[in-house]
Amino acid sequence: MKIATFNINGIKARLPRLLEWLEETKPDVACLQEIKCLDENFPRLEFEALGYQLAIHGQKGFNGVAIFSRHEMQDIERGLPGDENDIQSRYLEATVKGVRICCLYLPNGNPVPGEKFDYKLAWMDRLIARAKILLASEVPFLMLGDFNVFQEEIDCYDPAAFAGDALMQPDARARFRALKYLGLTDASRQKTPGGPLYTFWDYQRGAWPRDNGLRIDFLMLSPALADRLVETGIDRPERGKEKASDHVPVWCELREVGAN
DNA sequence: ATGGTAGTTTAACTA
Repeated sequence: MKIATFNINGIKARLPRLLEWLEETKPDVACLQEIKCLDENFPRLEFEALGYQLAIHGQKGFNGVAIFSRHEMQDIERGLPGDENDIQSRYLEATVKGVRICCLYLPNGNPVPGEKFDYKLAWMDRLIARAKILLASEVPFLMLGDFNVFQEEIDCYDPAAFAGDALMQPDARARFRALKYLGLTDASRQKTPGGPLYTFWDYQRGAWPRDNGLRIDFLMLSPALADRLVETGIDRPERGKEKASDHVPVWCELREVGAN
């Protein structure tokens, strides 16, 4: 089963790019972030015609997440538990073939310090709490999406330049570590131990031609899924195309249950 | 000294 995450930065602007990528790479499950539209405005038909079921958790103008699946989706749940006053659409879960898919768009948190950074840290605490519940349930799961955190120095083209940035703050990195140390496996790093694995290049300052990239999109696998990890990939050429998102797709292939 | 780009809600926000 091939599962991908892709921060598309606007479903309307990315429609041709996304359709093309789905047809070429045929993921079983695709988790999208920053759809930037309401549920009722989502262009469902184009994707349903490719054989996908859609779960949408949208928001006007900002944020918004979605899960596409070629297989039946069950128990769709919108929003990250733990704060009933949180109105931002950043989290969506669904079960596909017995795997709990947790699609997330973690808050950016800039500027530091400030309300937005406080919201980011609180959101990460809620994500850790959710991971603990899922681990206790023993349901195989993965948390995947735009984490807006550098896990290691190697995940940033110039760590010194980001010293004051929310993506690099010790408090945010400590929470990401805490999530990982619950027993989750960083799929891309597991399969590619050395070297940068950038997933994002800013639209500004010639970041793409200079390869000034960041690794902020992750697939974090529960122990049962880590045992089933076959392959991972980053569809880097997507960044060089016309009307590209500033992120590229990141994916993993999981062995089917019972297969060798 | 502070810009540069892109997407959305076409003005101002978010990243």
